[in-house]
Amino acid sequence: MDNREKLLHAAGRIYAEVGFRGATTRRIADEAGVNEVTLFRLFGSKSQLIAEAINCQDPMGAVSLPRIPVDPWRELNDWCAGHATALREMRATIRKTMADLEEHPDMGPHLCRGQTVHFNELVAYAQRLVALHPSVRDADVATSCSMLFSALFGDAMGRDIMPMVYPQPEEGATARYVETFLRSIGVAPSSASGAWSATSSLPAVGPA
Amino acid sequence: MDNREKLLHAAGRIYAEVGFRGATTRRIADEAGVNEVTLFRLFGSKSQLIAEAINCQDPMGAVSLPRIPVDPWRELNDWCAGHATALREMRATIRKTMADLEEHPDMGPHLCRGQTVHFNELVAYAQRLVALHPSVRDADVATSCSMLFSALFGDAMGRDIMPMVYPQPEEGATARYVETFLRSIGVAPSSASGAWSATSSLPAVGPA
DNA sequence: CCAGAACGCAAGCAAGCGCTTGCATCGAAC
DNA sequence: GTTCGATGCAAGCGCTTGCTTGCGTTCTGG
Repeated sequence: MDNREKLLHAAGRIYAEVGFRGATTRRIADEAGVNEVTLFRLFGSKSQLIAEAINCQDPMGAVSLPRIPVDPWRELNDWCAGHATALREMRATIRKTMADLEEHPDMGPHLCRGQTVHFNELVAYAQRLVALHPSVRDADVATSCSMLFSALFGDAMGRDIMPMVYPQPEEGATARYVETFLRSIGVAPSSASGAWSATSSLPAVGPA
Repeated sequence: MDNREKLLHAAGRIYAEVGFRGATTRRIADEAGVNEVTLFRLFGSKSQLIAEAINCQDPMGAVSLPRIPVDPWRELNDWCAGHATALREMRATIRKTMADLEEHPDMGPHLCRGQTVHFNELVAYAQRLVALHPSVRDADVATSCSMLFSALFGDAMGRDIMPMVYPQPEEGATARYVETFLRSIGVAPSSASGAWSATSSLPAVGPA
């Protein structure tokens, strides 16, 4: 790993910890095991280093939804679990980026674009799902997807500071989000209209 | 307004703008029209000033839910609209506080506690609502409330930076969240089980 | 063998930081 | 009328900030 990469990794870690103002060039250089002068020789300024460090981060894991829904509950659950894990792992970076966004607008778009792409994948899947479900008529698919997305986001961002607001225990939260989501678009396994290979109404939530 | 109040207000404004590290004592004193020395004489340190400035902010408006649901759609809509407005007005402060939380843990709890209280009010209302609705059996009320809450939070925090993820237009978003929420707990106006004085399925969303 | 790029090191610069000191001013209380 | 608490003002303390300069070392390609 050359000095560029070392500095980018260190900058990403320290930025996630203390934000833009807290991430001093001396500290980044120390953590990277590189001389501070080299930092400026390679990146020109602190702003460019950090912008590059943020923008090179892969915002999401490799989870994806199939084109044709087969087992919606399982597929959505896997997708949401992957998304939630990715959000939790990037929690610190996301928090700092949202706070620094007004002062450094060139730092956030990469993260947001990744989120939007991911969201569109969910909407497309859900639309195919309700299309396959003739009895569903008046669902607001886009809003349901938005709420599911916000639930995962809020959970990842807020559970550590106000746990009472989110479903307990943490391990079962994703499943409950998906269940509630399916119910809101009228495709719940427990709904009156016949469902897929739906499992029981609250699967494997663990001890409350 | 005495110097204490002037400093508290200035500190709150500047903190919302640039966070803890960016809010320098010189800038706060200037914006308050007070000498910097007076700041230290009154508050002792920058940390105490800002902690007091954050903790004295009223986190929520005066909206509240009635004990007995009468017109759930209207009551929830009013409550959510008020909550959303309050969140949007405090958006900058909330973002900065979430980012600074790990370094200054004594600064966030006040905001979080206000949110939790508000959330509990929603849960209690929703539980009375489904209790009044005998045909509803297998709703996950807590999770539905959590998702509604997260939807309002995510909308207030994220719409300005990734608008595609949230329902359009902004003015109609709250109504759609409430509709979807009611549908997820099985009390939708368009549900098969008879509803209250429910209005049409998508009331007054405005031009799409 | 040697030019040149990449890098480390020591030092420093101007600016800003939180915070303190010393002193003059001023209005109210006794 | 005098004391006293609250405030402003000028100056400065020690430290950190982003960033630069100058120079010596190491390695590599021709």
